[in-house]
Amino acid sequence: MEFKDNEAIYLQIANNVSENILLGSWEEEDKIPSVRDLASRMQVNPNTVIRTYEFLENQGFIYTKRGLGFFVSEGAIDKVKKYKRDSFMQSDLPGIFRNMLLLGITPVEIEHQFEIFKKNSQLK
Amino acid sequence: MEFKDNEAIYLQIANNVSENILLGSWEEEDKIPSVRDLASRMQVNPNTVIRTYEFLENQGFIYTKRGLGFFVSEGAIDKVKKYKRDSFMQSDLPGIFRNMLLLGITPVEIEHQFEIFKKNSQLK
Amino acid sequence: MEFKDNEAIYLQIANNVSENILLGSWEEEDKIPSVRDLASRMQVNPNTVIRTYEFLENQGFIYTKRGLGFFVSEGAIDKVKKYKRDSFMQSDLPGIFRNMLLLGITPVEIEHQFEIFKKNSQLK
Amino acid sequence: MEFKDNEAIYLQIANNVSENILLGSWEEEDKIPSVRDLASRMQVNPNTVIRTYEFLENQGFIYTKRGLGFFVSEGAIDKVKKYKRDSFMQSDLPGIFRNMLLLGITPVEIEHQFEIFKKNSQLK
DNA sequence: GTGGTCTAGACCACC
DNA sequence: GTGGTCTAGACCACA
Repeated sequence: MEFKDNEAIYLQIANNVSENILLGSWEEEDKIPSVRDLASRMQVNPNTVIRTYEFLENQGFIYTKRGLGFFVSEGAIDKVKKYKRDSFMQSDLPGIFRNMLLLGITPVEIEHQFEIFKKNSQLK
Repeated sequence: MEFKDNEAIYLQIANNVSENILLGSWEEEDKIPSVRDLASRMQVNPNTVIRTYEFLENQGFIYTKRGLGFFVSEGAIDKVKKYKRDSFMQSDLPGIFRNMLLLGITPVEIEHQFEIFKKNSQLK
Repeated sequence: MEFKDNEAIYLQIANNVSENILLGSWEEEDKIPSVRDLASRMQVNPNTVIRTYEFLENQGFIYTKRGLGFFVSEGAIDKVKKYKRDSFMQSDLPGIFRNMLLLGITPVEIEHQFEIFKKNSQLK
Repeated sequence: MEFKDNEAIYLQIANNVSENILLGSWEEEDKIPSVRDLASRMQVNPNTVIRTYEFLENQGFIYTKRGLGFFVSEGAIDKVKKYKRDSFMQSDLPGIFRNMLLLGITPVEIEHQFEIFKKNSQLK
């Protein structure tokens, strides 16, 4: 996996994990990859993955069983969805709208771009 | 002024300055506030404003006359507009669209929120 | 059985066994449940129960007859009582008292809570 | 400072910091020692103090101003008191009471020991 | 100067 | 095998 350098790696991994939960790739109550496993797959230091998992544990998305590993929490999908939705609505949207007003970009234009984006992402 | 936690303060101030230029509050070839003046108004360390001005100078939005202060560049409005538009289209939009797909948020919903936002910002 | 997160599971099981001895549910010189039996009842890994039994054997509360299983030691009740009393007086009390001072909790309040606790535990 | 080895060092330091807040030694909105400062005083690695401060930040007891350091939160005393009180009442007391019942220790005895403890701690 | 992140490597308790 | 903690040391952004 490649990482952007304007966001902490452990947060980018956290996003990745969150999406796996959100999309149902990793189901509730299932074990997720061990720290060492994910670290070697992501080519990062295990400590970085530990940071990711601690962060997600604080959010209540995953939990740990000692000696066994980390597991997806019950109700994690809803928690992740709520968390992402809240931060999108409260943090992202206002800045976007402000830019749209300043730059004279209309919702119609946004919708047009969105349709293009959707087609491209379906191809993948 | 209040600052968000997830973006560098000097960049938030840079945004503020850019908007003043974009909206014509600070006109081209006009002198902008001195570092110390702006720093005390914003309640930040003067070094932080220096960083802001250096950043804006690198972008070509402002320039410095030694001993006199900083001034809005000729053609700054267009430069600011182009810069903002580019970063909006290339950096912001993809993330937004990705979130919309993941969370099932429709362009209609976005447009609805945008109308609300517009009304609120007109009041100010 | 449910386990707390802040104490090793094998120690929580050891406590449980100790209480059975203390209360006379498991009498001296009697055979106690096999590792596998207890493990399946407690829903833990057999290795964990082995650790528990090793710990209790080191304390002299139980002993093993090869091929037959584990048995409650002679004089185990007194040993358990002494062990628990010592660790209570030396390890638990000082921390409790420190918290009481810091938080302004009085012995009267403790006694009050204790009465409530006694009533609830009689019901079981 | 000397550390017990049955509790993580970063949590022992967190307790220490919490008590400083609780006792008013470090007042609300005041700056607390920098990571490096406290680390060298405590003779631990700076990373360990960072863990402490992150933990306390998650609890809402302290917050960070970028480039300036960590500060005691508004209302921190009440938060600390509530946190300590809750964990005392819910985690510590039940175990204590259970032991008292099992060992036949009476509240009167506890109170007696508490008086002794109070005298000793006043001398310090 | 401040905190934030990351790596490398070690040791431990636990299951 | 699992996670949890700690050390050592590095580099960076920020004020």
